[in-house]
Amino acid sequence: MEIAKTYSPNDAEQKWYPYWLEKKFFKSVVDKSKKPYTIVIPPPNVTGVLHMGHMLNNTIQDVLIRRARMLGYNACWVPGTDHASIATEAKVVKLLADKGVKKSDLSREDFLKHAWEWKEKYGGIILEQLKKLGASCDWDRTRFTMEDDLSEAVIDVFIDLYNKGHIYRGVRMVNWDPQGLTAVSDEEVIYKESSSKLVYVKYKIEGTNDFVTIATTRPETIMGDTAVCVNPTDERYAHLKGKNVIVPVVNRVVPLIFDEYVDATFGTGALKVTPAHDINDFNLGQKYKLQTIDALTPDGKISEAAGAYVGMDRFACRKQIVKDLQEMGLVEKVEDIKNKVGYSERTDAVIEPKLSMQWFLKMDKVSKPALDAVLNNDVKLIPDKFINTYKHWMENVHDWCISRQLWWGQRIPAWYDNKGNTVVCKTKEEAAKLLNTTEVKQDEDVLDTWFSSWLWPLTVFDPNVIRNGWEKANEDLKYYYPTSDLVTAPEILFFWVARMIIAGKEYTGQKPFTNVYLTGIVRDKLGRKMSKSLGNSPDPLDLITKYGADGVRVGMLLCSPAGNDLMFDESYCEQGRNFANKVWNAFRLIKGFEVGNVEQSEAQKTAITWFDNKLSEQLEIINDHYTKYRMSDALMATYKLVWDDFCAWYLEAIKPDFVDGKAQPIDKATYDATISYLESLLKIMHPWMPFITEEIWHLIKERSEMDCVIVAKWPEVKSTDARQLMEFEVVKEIVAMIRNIRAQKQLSPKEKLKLIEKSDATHSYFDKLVMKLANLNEVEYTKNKVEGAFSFMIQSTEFFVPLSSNVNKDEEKARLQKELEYNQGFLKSVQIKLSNEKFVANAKPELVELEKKKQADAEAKIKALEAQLSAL
RNA sequence: GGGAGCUUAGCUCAGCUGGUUCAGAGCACCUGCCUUACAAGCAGGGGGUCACUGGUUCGAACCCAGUAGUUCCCA
Repeated sequence: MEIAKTYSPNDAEQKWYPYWLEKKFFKSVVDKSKKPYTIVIPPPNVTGVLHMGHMLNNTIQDVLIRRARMLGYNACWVPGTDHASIATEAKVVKLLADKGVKKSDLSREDFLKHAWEWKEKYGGIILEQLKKLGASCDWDRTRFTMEDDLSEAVIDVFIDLYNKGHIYRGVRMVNWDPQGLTAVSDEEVIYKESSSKLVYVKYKIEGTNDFVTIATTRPETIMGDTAVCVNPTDERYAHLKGKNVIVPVVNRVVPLIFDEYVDATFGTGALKVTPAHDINDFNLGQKYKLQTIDALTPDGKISEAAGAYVGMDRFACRKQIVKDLQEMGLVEKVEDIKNKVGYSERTDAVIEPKLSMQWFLKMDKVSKPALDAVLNNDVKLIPDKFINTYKHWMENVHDWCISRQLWWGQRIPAWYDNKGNTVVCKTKEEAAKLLNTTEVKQDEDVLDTWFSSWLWPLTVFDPNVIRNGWEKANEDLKYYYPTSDLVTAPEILFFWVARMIIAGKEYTGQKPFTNVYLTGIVRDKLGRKMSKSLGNSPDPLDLITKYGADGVRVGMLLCSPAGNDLMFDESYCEQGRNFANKVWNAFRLIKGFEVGNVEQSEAQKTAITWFDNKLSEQLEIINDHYTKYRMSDALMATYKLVWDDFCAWYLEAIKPDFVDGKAQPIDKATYDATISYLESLLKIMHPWMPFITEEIWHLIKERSEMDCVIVAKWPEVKSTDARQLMEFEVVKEIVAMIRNIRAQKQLSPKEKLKLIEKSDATHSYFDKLVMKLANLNEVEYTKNKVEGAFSFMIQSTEFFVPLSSNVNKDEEKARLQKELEYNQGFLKSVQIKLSNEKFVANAKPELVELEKKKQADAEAKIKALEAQLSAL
């Protein structure tokens, strides 16, 4: 069979993914004889397409789940999508707008029909894309947060928490998105540095001709001013106690109040107070019982209540009012300043602090168990540096505004009659009964998306658990919950991870997961966040086409330290692709071996013993990296085991020679050992590179249909012989020295050389191995110095390589001198240590012993070097 | 403004309990090779004041304090 010289990944990807699906290898059902290993996917936004962040996140999950499967766990990875209310609603609104349909022209029911249509059409895209990456999710378990039963659970939770007194309705200052026409959470506001104008406006003091000058970046809210506030310690204003000032434009008389809150050093030290449009002003308003005038409409225009500029856009008004004030002579000056302005994450509109009636969840009580869970390590954050951040947030948590002025999402189960009574219950019928009228209206708002996704690890298994209670949870939930690992981004540590822990504790008394692996943000190599608008993000699917899914997976994880951002560059994928090709070619070599009736050579025997140990040693290290979630370390150790140890050393040592241009056959024992090592390595590589490993697994030999590497047993660690491993390091050193001489003397690697070791021994069991690897025709032992040969030292043993060309004495001298100096320096540092009484007294005894041995070795080596030098 | 983290080779990062001359890895780079598995490769090589300044210690990349730069979180 002819095997291509270069590996082409696409065929394997198209062959094996469907095969795995067909054989139901991803599927997990409750099996109490096995331990479960569970991951729930952070459900991607149903409107989304795969980006590099998903790529990273899901590759890590797939690596973990594949390895768990091979370790014999009942591995279950639950996929699904999130309805992402504001993001999806915005997309649907835009789509309709493109068709000339305004949302306001549609009924709620009609709009939702469009939204569902849209979801059915595009909602599965991202999951299909995950398959391209190799994600081994149990697709039969795919869930969507707005499915009927999942939604019902959300409503159940609302009702339950309301009945427990944790949910209330009230007027609060919220982050209002004037474009999305909804409140958004603090977490959905992005603060960006902007250039603004700080306008100094003069407010007349009532009954005088004097003015107080305030500084504001928001002059369009002047019509909503109901006070001016200064710091009581500010002597500039002390004489104005008890006075009123007159708000320009609307000529409203408002009090001058004194409060510590005002920063006397900012602007003029006088602050205009607009309780309806700033959270701090709102607090002042509460404290001093100020009037509240809402000067803006929900869509960001000047309202009737403002009394001027009615209907004008807020930004247009900002310009206009400054112009008008200037004409009135009330503007003292205008300064350019930099300040932070909040933007809506979803619509990018400038957020408007706005007073509105919203639903809130009280966080103080429910969050306590979730804080404890992390602090007492019941839930582990990886890396643990996030514990601090988590603690800080949980201890200063604000009540959670859970209502959103949208249609796409779970509608709040609160009902009102005409008299202002409210009940919370599931159906209209119940409400009618409770309110004792048929005139009931349901709350128009839906719940924050996170109010549904915080139930995700529960409801994907048992949507009825809220209603039935943990005791009556179904078999799935009892078996798979708490889940094992959650892999997500630190950005959503609070609004998702923390809240899942809260919900988990509240409804099951248990944590939702044991480990939270926090990935970093994928940035470009300049350190910029990847984003559509910058256009600096490669399309993951293009990358897969170009480098293969395995190549991209390896590339992503090579540069992804836990919890740190990763500076992604395509060259990593190239490295991944090259690695796959290397593996492919190692396989080609092995596949080309012809087993014949020949003796196993000494070199082969030694190589096998060594690699047996090496494999075990490295596997232990790799396992250890996994347990500590050091993913890129585990990958790098795997990479080096395969490339360096297996390909560069083992295969070179055992591959048969060519005689007269023909490869010699290989003996059965060596061949079998090699195949078995290759199989072990395929298993170890599988989580990282699922496709190529499955491909080669099946090309090695005919296998039964269920014999696949994806379900193969993860190799066992055996005890290792440290001496064997050490001795092979000596072999490597000798070989490297000889190769070095070849490189220096420009000798062909084909030319056979002779090696002489100065030693009392007559042979070593690894002579043959050295001969094979360094291409020698002879290894000789001598008790005497060899004249006119190139020499080198390993530890304190001298080696000689006689060559036809003459040794350059000066070069040789210089080289020896350099080595001598190094060793003298080394000896000196050891001697300093040993002559230090405090060191000998304080250091551990074994350490002192070690230093003594170092001293002896160095002395021996120096002696030998000096002898060599003088011989020259 | 408050808090947390980071700073080690050109780049991305390891360095765990302070103890081999401990300064590492991968990539990139330089030199020589198309040596019948692999040029997506092989062999060899160069490269760092461990941000800076002090301190603790017999001994510091590692512990402490301060400074600078940088990132993130909160306000």
